Amino acid sequence: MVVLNNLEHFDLKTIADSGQCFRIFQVEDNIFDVLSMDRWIRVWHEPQKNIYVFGCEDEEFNLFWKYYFDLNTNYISYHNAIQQSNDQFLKNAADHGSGMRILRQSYWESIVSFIISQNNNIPRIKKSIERFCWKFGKPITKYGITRYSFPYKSDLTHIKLEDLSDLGLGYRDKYIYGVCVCAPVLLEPDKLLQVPGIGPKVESCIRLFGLHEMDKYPIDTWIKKMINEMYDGYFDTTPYSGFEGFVQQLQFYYYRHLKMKGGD
DNA sequence: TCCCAGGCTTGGT
DNA sequence: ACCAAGCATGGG
Repeated sequence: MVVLNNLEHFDLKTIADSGQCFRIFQVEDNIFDVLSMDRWIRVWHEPQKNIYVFGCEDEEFNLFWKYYFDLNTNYISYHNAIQQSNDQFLKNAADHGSGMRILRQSYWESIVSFIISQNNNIPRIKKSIERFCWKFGKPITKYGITRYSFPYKSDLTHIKLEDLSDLGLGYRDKYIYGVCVCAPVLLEPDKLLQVPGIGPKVESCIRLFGLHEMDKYPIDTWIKKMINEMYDGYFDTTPYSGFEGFVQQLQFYYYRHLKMKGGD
C-alpha cells in the first residue's frame, strides 16, 4: 500500500470521467480500478482527509504508477497561467476540473483505443475495449473478481478479421485488424497518419495521451461545438504553449458537464 | 423511431 | 484543396 495525502490537483473521479482513458472502473464511491496494459491497481480515496491509498507495493508505485498518473509533473504553473488569462470560460473550466491530469498511457493501448473512439460514444467505446481485452488479454484475479489485461501487439499477429466481429467495432474492425497484424515499424509516431483509420484527430489523441505530447490539442465534435459557442469560432492556443492538451481536457470536461448536466 | 456518437475514407468537383 | 456521402452499431 502507498498512502499519499494532500496530493495537489489530482482527482481520480475527474480523470475517470474526462474521457482520456477507457479502462478506469469505478467500483464504488471513492474506489477505482485502474488498468493499463497488463497492470491493475485499486485506488481508494478518502475525500474528507484528502488521502489516496494505492493498492500496490512502493516499488511498483515508484516504478510505474507514479509516472502513469503524472504525479511528477507540477500542474500549479498551468493553473497559474490560466488564472492570469482573461478567459473566464477557461478559468471556470480549470476550477471545475481542478483535479485533472493527463495520464501517461501506453502507446499501443492508445492506438487501438482511439481508433475505436472515432465517430463513437464513450459507453460503447468502453464496451468494445473491454470485449477486446476479454477476448485477447489474460485474466487477472484480485479482490475476488477477474479483469483482463490489454493484449500486447506481439500477441495479436495471427488474429483473423473475423475474430473481431463480435466486439461491436462496426466498420472500425478492419482498422483494428490492420494495426494488430502490421509490422511494428509502421506504427512509429511519424507514420501514424499513414495508417488506415488514423486521421488528424485520432493521431492527436494518440500523441497526447500515448506519448504525453502536451502541445497537442485534439479537436473533436465537442471541442468544435465549444469553440463555436464560447469563442465565436476561433480559439487561440498560443497563450498556453506547452500545455495545450491540458487546456483541451479542461474545456472538454467542463463543456460536456454543462451540456449533459452530469449525465453519462 | 430518429439522431447522434471525442472521424476517416473514398469519390466527386 | 475542398465538400458530401458512406461507413456499422449502440445508446439516449
